[in-house]
Amino acid sequence: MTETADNLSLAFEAYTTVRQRILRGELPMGQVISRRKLAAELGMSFLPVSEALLRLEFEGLLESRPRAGTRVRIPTLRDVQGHYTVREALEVQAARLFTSAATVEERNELQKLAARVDLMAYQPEADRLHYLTLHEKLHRRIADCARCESLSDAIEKTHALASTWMCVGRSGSGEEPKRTPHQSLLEVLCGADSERAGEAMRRHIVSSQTRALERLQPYFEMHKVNGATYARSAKRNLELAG
Amino acid sequence: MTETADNLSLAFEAYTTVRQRILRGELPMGQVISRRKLAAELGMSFLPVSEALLRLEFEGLLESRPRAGTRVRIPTLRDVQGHYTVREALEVQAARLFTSAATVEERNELQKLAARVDLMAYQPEADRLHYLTLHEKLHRRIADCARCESLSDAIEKTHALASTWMCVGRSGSGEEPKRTPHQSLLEVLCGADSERAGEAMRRHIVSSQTRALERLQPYFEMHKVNGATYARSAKRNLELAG
DNA sequence: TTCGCACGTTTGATATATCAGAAAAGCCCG
DNA sequence: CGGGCTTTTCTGATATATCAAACGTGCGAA
Repeated sequence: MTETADNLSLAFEAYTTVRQRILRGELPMGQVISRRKLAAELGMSFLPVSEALLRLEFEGLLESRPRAGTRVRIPTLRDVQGHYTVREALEVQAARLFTSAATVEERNELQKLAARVDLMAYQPEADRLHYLTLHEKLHRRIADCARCESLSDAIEKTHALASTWMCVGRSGSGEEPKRTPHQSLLEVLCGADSERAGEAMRRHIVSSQTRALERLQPYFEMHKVNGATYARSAKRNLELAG
Repeated sequence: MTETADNLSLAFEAYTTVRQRILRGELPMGQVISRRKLAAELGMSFLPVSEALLRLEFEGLLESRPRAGTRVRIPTLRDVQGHYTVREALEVQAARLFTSAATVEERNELQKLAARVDLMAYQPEADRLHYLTLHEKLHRRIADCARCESLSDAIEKTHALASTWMCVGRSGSGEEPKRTPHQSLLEVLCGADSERAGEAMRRHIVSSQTRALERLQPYFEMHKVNGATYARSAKRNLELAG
């Protein structure tokens, strides 16, 4: 992980690094990020680091207050609801376009991918990150097949934001109402009816939202506690770690 | 327009100023912006200016190349198509939510507003900016009534981007297939059927896209000519002004 | 103990300076 | 008059320094 090459710019390097750490769950929600320490670690001034963090803040992965600090965003209930509303809008559109734009090869590819995702949902939690990655890839490929780069980009940003939240532990209650949700979703998407495809995707996103809200509920309390102040010491951030 | 107060931060002041100039059409597409001159004009260092331009670039209003320059974005054909695809997704969602979330007062208010917008479409082109403002307000209010701040924000950013493009002259061919498009749109939205509302909005956006593509066609050529290099002198930028 | 307040530390915001790359202008040669 | 080259100017990228505000700590009073 030393500097292999001056990729494009220092700011971009810092952006990529921090983004990856957040998506991998190395930086949990609420984690405070010090621009100066990060700059020292990456061997650069804190100016490119600031630009990188600013960009991540635009994308919704970080939040900061003028002279208080910068931390990985802790979503509120309304944040999550809003996120899923936007995501529903975008992915329903992608599903509609998919029915008319996807090639035969792509339809076959994605049906296989959906089967893999559904299968992995029942595996032990060993490689949770792997599951999330594959699940995200499925949705991204659906968007790609819609042949609209802007839409793909918007969906990718949306997913990146959600990835932050998904790294929190899933409650092990372990009952799944639908056995193969993604497979049946793709089945409808590969049909010719864009209306039905959109509705199927809508239901898929809504059920995903329901699960996310359950899982994130403890963090909404955390926002009330830690929301106002940016704790620099590690004490407060351990309140929910146990 | 002198500095009335240190609103929030210098960067925010610069952001607001430049954004307003773009939306008002004072900075046409392809116009190169000098950070240092702008900083001098606003009485600040170019660091907050850079932050502001970065944000505007992120929102899609500007484009820049590392050491070449920054200019008001010149969209490609695919940019505009993609923009309208995303916009369709978001506004259809807003329309669906509107049917179940809007209050009676809001429905009445927006129907009146729609009537005003449709009426103004036939006025002489005297106050074109005013029409655009009012039209945008109508769509924003529809999103607001969906009771989802994230969705409203996303739609607002989308509209800001489109505003840049709308400042180019409308071809005076002057035939309107629908006489009162917004009024009939609101009529459906105020009904109880979210499906029909979504579809009505979808058609509305699609027809809007068609008109935008026609109007922007000459600028797609401009992108081929001016796309590679950032002309600092004013010569090249006048190619399409006549 | 608990609350409140002062003080040192850390933070983001901003200013200034420097650097390498891109564009423009001048220049030479045909 | 025109095409290639150098030089100059301008641009964004980055480094360093400074400042006011927010945080954390500890002391002291109730």
